Order: sequence, then C-alpha cells, then structure tokens
Amino acid sequence: MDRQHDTHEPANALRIVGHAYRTFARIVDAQLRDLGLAMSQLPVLIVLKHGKPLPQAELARIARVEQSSMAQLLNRMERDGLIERVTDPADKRSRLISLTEHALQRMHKGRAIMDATVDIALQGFNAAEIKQLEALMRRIDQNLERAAEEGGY
Amino acid sequence: MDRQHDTHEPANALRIVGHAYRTFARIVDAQLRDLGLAMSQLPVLIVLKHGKPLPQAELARIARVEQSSMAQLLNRMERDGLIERVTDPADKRSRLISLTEHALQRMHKGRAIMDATVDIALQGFNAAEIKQLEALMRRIDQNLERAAEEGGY
DNA sequence: CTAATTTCAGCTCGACTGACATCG
DNA sequence: CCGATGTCAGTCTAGCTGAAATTA
Repeated sequence: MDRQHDTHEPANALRIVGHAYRTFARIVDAQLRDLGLAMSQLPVLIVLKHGKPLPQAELARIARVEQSSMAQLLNRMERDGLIERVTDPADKRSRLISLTEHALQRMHKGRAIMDATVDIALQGFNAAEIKQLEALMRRIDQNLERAAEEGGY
Repeated sequence: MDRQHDTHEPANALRIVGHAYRTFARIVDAQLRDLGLAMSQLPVLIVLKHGKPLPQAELARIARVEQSSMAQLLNRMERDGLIERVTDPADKRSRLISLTEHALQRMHKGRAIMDATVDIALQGFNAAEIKQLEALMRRIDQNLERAAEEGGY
C-alpha cells in the first residue's frame, strides 16, 4: 500500500486529463502531418471555411487560446501556404485572415481524421456518458475560468 | 442555429478538456512562479520527497511523459537548484536524481497551492462525480493508448 | 491622448530523432 | 560482438507573458 503512483486523490483526475489530451493530440497530429496539417489548425480551418475572413483576435477567441498564441499559429500557417492575411480596408490596424485554395482542399480529410480519432477515444461510451463527460468538464472549466478572472490570472 | 462555436458534436468534449487543462495549468503556474516552482515539476518533487534517488527514466514513467521531456525538465530543475544528478555507481549509464534542500523547503507550499486549485476546479462536485470523471477519463486514456500502440504512434 | 490590434522577444512544456555510452 | 537500456543534444509545436509598434 505504499506504492503511490496511483493514489486516490482528486488531483489524480487532473493528471489523467492532461495525459489523455496529450495522447489524443499526438495521435491526431501524427496522421495530419501527412496532409501538411496540425490539430491546432483545425478550429481556424473550420471557422474560416464557411464564413468570411476574420481578424486574428476573433480567431483566438473562437479557438480559446491567447491572442499571441494565435498569432504564432497563423505565422506557421501562412508559411505553409494555408492562409492569407489581407489588410482590412475598413480598419488598417487589422488584417483579415482567409483560407487558401490549398487549405480548402485538405480541410475535409483533416476533419475526418480528427473525427475518427474522437470515435476511438470514445469507444465503448454511450450517448449519456459522452454528455455527462462534457457536462463535468464544462463545470470544471467554468470553475477555473471564474477563479482565473477573480484571481487576475 | 447557424452559430457553431457550440455545436453538440462529441469532438467538442475534447476541446473543452484541452481548454480546462490549460486554464488549470495557467492558474497553478502563476502561483507557483512566486515560489520558483512549476506545475510540471510537482510529480518529480513529490515522488522524490519520500523515496530514494531515482533514474530519470523511472521519473518519466511516473510522471507519464516521454523520457526526453523529463530530461529537459530535469535540466531546468538542475539549473534552478532543485535537483542533483549523481552517477549511479551500480550502472554508469544512469544518473540518480535527488532533491536539494532548497527544493525540500518549497515542496510543501507548492503542493498546497496545487491542492487548493484542484479544490477550486472541483467546486460543487460530490465524491461520486469526481470518481465518475476519473473513470470516464481513464477509459478515454486507455482507448487512446491502445490505439497509439496499435497504430504505432 | 487613449484604446484596440497586431507584432516581437523570451520562456516553458512536451514530443521526436539521432547519437552515444554502457550493460548484459 | 550485439541488442537493449539510459542519457544527451538538437529541433519543432504549442502555449504563455510582457512589451513595443501602429493606427482609429
């Protein structure tokens, strides 16, 4: 009983969350690499696919990352020919992001890979369990977001 | 109903998982920074606190990260005076990791910060819900680990 | 002048690959 | 000598902070 890599403390739940997320990303990214895509790019690709060009601050909000993280992601995507940045004629501070033809062609297959891996992750889950997992995680997320705001983090 | 930052697809559950984990890490790290610690270091500190020196491969296994990730983490910890590496006399390939006095002094407060943030994250959860969350995430983790091994990722 | 948007520099974290040493 | 194991070095993604530049 002295072994402690598997205690029953609640902190362990968070450790598992982190590990599962990394494993998921590793599997998805390995497959997307052949397409020239990455998992972090998918939210950008999806939202720009059926919408008009958007500024990067808006993309950061949608993808739920900090604005500077989105800026770097867009730099890599621009380097790889996935997006174009065009200065907004209506506000010259801002540059609007749009997808290239190249990206549009790869989108669909990329999303299919992602969805297939989600299916693998949720193998053996029924609809109620998926819903419950989502509800539990959403509550955690809200608890943390509230604390982050109150604490100024 | 055209808004789509909140569809009900299962893929969304994973997005929330990722965001919650990052928010958690951000809050914990912000507080630990004042102590000169980081969240990723805690598993190392905890396991070395009440045990004998261990090789880094063993630490990687316990912290559930790749060996190279652990090597770099230990580099930073050595730089910051938290650990010492001593060549194992019994196996000269291996170097045993142990905590410095400096680290031992900070351990306790660091762990308290972590636990307090876990409590915040799980506010409003009863014991059954925590157990259920852990069970669901563990199943996902196992599904993914199995897929990773089979797929060679 | 002020506020919003983007950009830039520097850091941590985790992963991968390839090299090297050592053990058995 | 060979295969397995343990570490190390270099490079990449992805996220964060904090500060500077641009323009409304």
